[in-house]
Parts: sequence; structure tokens; C-alpha cells
Amino acid sequence: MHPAVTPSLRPRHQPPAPLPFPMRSSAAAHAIASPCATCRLRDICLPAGVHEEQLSAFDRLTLSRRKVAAGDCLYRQGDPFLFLYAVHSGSFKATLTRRDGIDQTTNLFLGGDILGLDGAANGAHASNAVALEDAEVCAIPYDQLTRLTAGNSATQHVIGRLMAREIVRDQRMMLMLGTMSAEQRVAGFLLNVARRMKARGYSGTEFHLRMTRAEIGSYLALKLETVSRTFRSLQDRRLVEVNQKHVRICDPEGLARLIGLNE
Amino acid sequence: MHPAVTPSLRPRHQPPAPLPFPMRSSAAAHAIASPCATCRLRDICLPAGVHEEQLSAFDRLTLSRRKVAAGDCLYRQGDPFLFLYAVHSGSFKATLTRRDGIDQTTNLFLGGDILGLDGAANGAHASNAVALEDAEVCAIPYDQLTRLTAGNSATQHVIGRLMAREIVRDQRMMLMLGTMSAEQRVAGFLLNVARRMKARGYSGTEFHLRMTRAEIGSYLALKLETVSRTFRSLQDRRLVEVNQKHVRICDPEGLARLIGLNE
DNA sequence: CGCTAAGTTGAGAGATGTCAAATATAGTGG
DNA sequence: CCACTATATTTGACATCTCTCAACTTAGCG
Repeated sequence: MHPAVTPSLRPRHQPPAPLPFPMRSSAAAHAIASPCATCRLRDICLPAGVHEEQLSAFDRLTLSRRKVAAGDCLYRQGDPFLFLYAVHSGSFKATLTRRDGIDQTTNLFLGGDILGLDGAANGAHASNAVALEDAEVCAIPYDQLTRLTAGNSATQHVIGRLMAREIVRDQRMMLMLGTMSAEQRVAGFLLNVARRMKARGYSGTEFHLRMTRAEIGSYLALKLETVSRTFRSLQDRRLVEVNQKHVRICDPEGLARLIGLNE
Repeated sequence: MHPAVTPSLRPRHQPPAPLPFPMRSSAAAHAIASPCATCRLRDICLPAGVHEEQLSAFDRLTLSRRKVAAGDCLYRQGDPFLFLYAVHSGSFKATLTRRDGIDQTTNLFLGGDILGLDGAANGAHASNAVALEDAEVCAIPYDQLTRLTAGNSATQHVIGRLMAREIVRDQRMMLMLGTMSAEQRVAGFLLNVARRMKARGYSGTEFHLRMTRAEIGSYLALKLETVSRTFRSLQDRRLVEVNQKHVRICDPEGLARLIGLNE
């Protein structure tokens, strides 16, 4: 009744003609006994918002773990949509590839984030998911998850909530791209990453960026030179310290002020 | 068991302090016998993708119709989320209000589109929905819809598909805002509206824009002057004819070329 | 130790924004 | 029906931000 439950060792099918995908793809999956209940990420991940005593509901999911090497692709635009993926370690970016080959980073996923929701629109992934560093994901069979949550009032709204959150995040991103200056975008980006790192038990003031300047620029709709210059400018004003990929937020309020009160 | 089913004649609660909402709000609702099966919008709206003979599944939804006057608000950021709304006539824009009061248009809804999905993130609407002209919506109790679709394999994925589509649309919008010039954004906007008008049985080459230049600008992250100048420029090149809000697309391929092949 | 990718910095160009003024349009009340 | 007002639109001149192109520096890696 349930579809095959191993993440498919997806055939390396050729991408649809007009979309060249330069990234390699890795697939290495094995089943896991996967008790969400004991996962360190349970408060952020799929079970977020589900009461402690109801976590066992997820035991019936046949999850499997899959490794993705830095730079490799978890899935690509057009791939059939069968699984959601929870980031278990490492991080990912989502990118959209235009017909002319240009692609833009549209999202950043850290531990506990769920990738692949856009695939539910029409059965095929609408974006690419690329590992920013060596990473592991839990593959969650979507159909099984749908059935599971539908039959349980405690988990009834899990999928809807996940998707709606993604919608809200995307809308905020549009607001950012539409109304904010380069400086504000960079400040907002740093605060966003900081907040999420903190929520995951890391320092909220000091962290290692996994993205290159070009990737950050692609995410914020800026050129890499502009990102670099903006970092410098923020550093000159003692708001942050940036050494290559290492970031320290010196004045979070100052950064927040940049975003909240300008214009 | 089901929550109250009339769209609430929502109390005109004061908006949360930091968010000034200049729009008025109208509420006039009445129950409808609502056979989605016979609605002229059934192929676009909620039932889209559900087989003809399964449409009766929606008969058990207690829908109600609500009128919203031009310029009025269907819901606002922070309002409790109880209903999705299907546009039955007229059109809406979604806007996001920043803490400093600036707001940006993030979406445009035509007949058959579903509003309010972002509310499922945390039980409160995350955006404002403003009528661009006198409009009517069908209010769909979300909780009831969830239950209904969960128990029916033919409609199991309706909500997920709706939300995922919104995610895909938002991602495309980000791509547009991030990588396209003013001219490309305007061209893309016109083609998008044209396509959707056509899908709704109107002309795909000639239509009446309901948004002002400022609203279009806000949607495309451009200033109204830029929108105006871009319209002129496209008109000078015989790609479109624009008279105030009346638009005629003279050369759809030309517009498409603008988007697909540049840079 | 050299090679390559990533990052920094500068100078100048170009796209879009800003400000201001002139029209045009729609709605309102007499 | 008309005058009047507020709103929307167009257009121009100029400012500014970000991009482009190019050179150079640094870091990471075999």
C-alpha cells in the first residue's frame, strides 16, 4: 500500500533538455530506527509543535538516512517528488535554475529544516537542493507522512504548518528583496542566520558561514562584490567582525536598527 | 465538533500597536448551498485536479459567501486564521506591512485563487488581503477542510498541493525580483496576468488592470515612475498598448523573448 | 611551493530612484 | 451638467546605489 520507502537511489536521469545542471549527484541511503522522540533536533524539525507524549506517532514513519557530500545535489528541478528531507546535519541551499541557465539561491536550510515541500505542487521538485557542506538528511516518504498525520488529530496540521511556514518565509524574503537596501539585506541575513544558529544550540553571535560571497549574493540578489563591500562597511562601523567565512556579531541591536528604522 | 462556520463578522479589533492599518474592513456573509460541482471556477479553484465524479466530496463543506468592497480588507496581518477564502468574483492583492509602516504587495489573486494559506503557519494571518475591486469570496473553514480532505483519498492532497503551488509561485517571484531588470519584470507581470485571464475565460491579449502603477510597482519592487516609463517603452516598441489601466498585448512572443533570452 | 578558487578593493558606467511639475481621470457636490 | 478636488499618471532632470570590469590579495590544497 505504501510506496517503496527507500529513497530511491534515484537514477541519474538526464535533466530535461533546457535545464543544464552542472552539479553532481550523490546517493547513499540506509534505513534508520529513527526515533524522532530522541533526536536532538526534535524541537525544530518535523515534530515541532507536537506534544512530547505524542511524538511516538512518528515512530511509524519509515525514515532512512542519506549522506550528501558538499556541493552535491539532494534533488534537482524536475526530479519526481516522493520524499521530504529533514536536514540531520550540515546545511543546504535551494536554487532555482532559469531557462537561460542562470540560477538563484532561494533558500538556506540548516539542521532540522525540511526540504522539498515545493514538490507537492505537481509531483516534481521545483527547485534544486545543494549541500553546502557534507550533510545527512532523513528521507521522509511524503505519501506515508500524509496518511499518518491525516489519521491523528495531534499531528493533523503538521504538513500544513510546515508549508505555511515556508510560504511566510518566502513572503518575507520577497519583502526583503523588494524594499531593502544592500546593507539592510546583509544585516537581515546575518541576524536571521544568527537566530537560527542560536535556536539550534550554537552561539547566536559567532558562527561559520557555509556560503561563498557569490552564494550569499545570489540569495540576497546582490553581486558578490557588493556583499564583500557591505561586510567591510558593517565591520568598519563595529557592527560585525568578518574574517572570510567566520562571522561575529558585535552589535545585534545596531544591525536590527539598520533594518527596522531606515527610510 | 466543527468550529463555528460563519466567517465570523470579525470584530474590528485594533491592530497590534506597531502596525498601522489604514484600510477599512467590511464584513457581510451569508451561507450558500455552494455546490463547487457547478461553479464556473471549479477547474481553477479548490477542486482543481479532483476528478469530476469526486466533486461531491466538497458538498459537505459549509461554505459561506462574503462581499468585500473595493479597497477594503478581507483580513489583516495578525487576524486569527479560521478560513481560507476562494475568490468568487473580483480580485485581491496580498500585502505585507513592515514594522515601519511601509508595505509591499506580495501577491495578486484572481477568480478561483485561494487566499489565506499563510495563516496555517501559526494560527494568524501573516499578510493583508485587500480587494482591488468589489469582490466576493467563498469562506472555507480550514479545520473542516482539513478533516474532510484527510478522510478522502481523492482529495487527500488538495491542501498540500495548494500550499505547494503557492510556495512555487513565491519562489518564482523571488527569482524575478532577484535576477530580472525592470523591463523584464513588467513583461513577466503582463504575461502572467494575461495567462491567468485566459485560463479564466477572458481574453488573453486584452484586459483591464485593477492595480494602480504604485501597486504594480510595489508588487514588482519598482517605483511607480519606473513602471510608467517601462509601459511607455514597451508601447513604443509595439509590444503592448497601454491606456491607463487598459492593456493590450500586441506581441506576446516579443515579451517572452525579453524574459527568456536576456543576459 | 605553486595553483586555483575565494575574497577584496578601486574606478567608472548604468539602471533605477528621487524630486518636481504638468496632465489626465474619477468622483463629489452644487 | 458642471465645476472642483483628490488621485492617478506621465514626463523630465538629476542623484544614487549597485553593477561591471579589472587588478590584486588571501586562503586552501595537492
